[in-house]
Amino acid sequence: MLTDTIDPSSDRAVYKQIADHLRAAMGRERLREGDQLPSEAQLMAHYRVARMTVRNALRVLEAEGLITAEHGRGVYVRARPPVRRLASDRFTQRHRKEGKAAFLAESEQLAATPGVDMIEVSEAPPPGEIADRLKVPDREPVVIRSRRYSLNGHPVETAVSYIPADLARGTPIADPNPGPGGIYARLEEQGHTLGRFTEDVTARMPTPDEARLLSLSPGVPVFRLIRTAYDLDGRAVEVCDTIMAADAYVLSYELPAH
Amino acid sequence: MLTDTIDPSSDRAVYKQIADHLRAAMGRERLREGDQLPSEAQLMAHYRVARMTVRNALRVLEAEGLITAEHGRGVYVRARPPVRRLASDRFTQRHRKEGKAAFLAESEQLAATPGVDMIEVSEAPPPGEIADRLKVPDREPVVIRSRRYSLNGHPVETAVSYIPADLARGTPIADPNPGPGGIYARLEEQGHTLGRFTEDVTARMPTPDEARLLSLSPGVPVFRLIRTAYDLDGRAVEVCDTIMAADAYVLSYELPAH
DNA sequence: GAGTGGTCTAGACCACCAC
DNA sequence: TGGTGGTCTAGACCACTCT
Repeated sequence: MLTDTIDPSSDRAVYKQIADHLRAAMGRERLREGDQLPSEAQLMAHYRVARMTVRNALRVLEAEGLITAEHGRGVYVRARPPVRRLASDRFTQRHRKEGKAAFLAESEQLAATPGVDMIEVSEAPPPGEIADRLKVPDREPVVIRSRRYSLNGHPVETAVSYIPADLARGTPIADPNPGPGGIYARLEEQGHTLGRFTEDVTARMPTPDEARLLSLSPGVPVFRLIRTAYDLDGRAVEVCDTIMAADAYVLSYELPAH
Repeated sequence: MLTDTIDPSSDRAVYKQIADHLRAAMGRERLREGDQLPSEAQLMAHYRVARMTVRNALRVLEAEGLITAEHGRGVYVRARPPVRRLASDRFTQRHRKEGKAAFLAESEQLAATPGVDMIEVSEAPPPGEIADRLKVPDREPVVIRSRRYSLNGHPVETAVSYIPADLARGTPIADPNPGPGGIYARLEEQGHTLGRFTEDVTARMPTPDEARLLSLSPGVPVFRLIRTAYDLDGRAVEVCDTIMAADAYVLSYELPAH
């Protein structure tokens, strides 16, 4: 499988040369998705180096998201999960009218079984960057809905919604289950017809908490998507702060040319 | 600065405990952006552990994008670069008519000095995923324009445009410098008025080549943004494949609600 | 029990940086 | 020149997985 050897006199660190060899083997499909790599002991013998050198090479590939190590089993070429495409029309009224929240509606197209858990509703002042978007005063409490979405039992996304208290308090929006169509349907029933959304997208490595909640492998970044929903008067009626496993998503947007 | 000590009998690995301590110190702002961390020798003495244990802890924080090590100088809390916000109206005709390509127009708002280098123009068959979007037959050559953008001398983005040969061959689009307004202006002059754009956004860790071209620190992912430009007849007239340092961008989009 | 990766030690030499 | 991080060695013990 691996015929190359190493030049210890080269300027390039030995562990980087080993990482290069293994990366090239994956690129040329001598090692395919899901394949097991040679064990650390085999790599030590093959390249005639110490264990730390082999482990440093594997660490590089792990940080690049190319491999995952499984304790007691071996090291494997990382398998890409099925990708969810989020289209920019996913919050149009047409979809809302079908009486399903966005996540459930999208999951149907994938023929995947959606799930929601860790639903919590509380009331507290939002973080500053959320308060700015909601245009509520600092330290003013809002209704906070947090939950985690999964597909086929695998967590893929956490979301925290912030809704001004005067819109949510005492309504189904403050219930763990807000009813068919989700909270957007409830807001529209109250006369807050939705006019537009904005989404701010960033990407970074996950915090340890996020990695745990989403069962993320090392080397997989997250999208952070902050969506603001406005009613027809231009009032911000909800801000949703979402963290998504980046290897599970393509975000697809339509842009105007005029 | 660091008063906590370590419980070697805990189930949690010592290096993870050290990483937790340092991460908490950064969160509580005992260590601020740009601050130097204690040296490896100091951390070894403080926690009474071997050097590899300290280095494993630092490796964790580096993979999270929280610190950067500088050979011969020290380890520092990673500084966030100034962020470029890409608004979804950045390709509207109004902006194009000002006679500037999109990147230059945006840079002005930031009061940053834009730069472009590594401009190369060639003709070759595009990769499959590009050919699909351009709706050109497999192995049909197209005009390929690649370049790298920088702000204040720091590279932030690489871009490769693919234009069908019948639209570009023998026009300024196939010149390294396509003239004022960029290639979109040239396409419109040829009668291909732009009707809409789509953008597909993904995020992942960079390849070694990308990390080099963009001078990326460890622990910083990249956005990959594939934009397709359509003319009023719905024909795809350009596909642009862009890699951006994720810590330097916020992508901002407007979504319809109707 | 055999094989795998995870953690940790102790020590060495090197390359880079600032003084 | 002294301090910093970068690389590498050799060895130990542990936890996990599969058979």
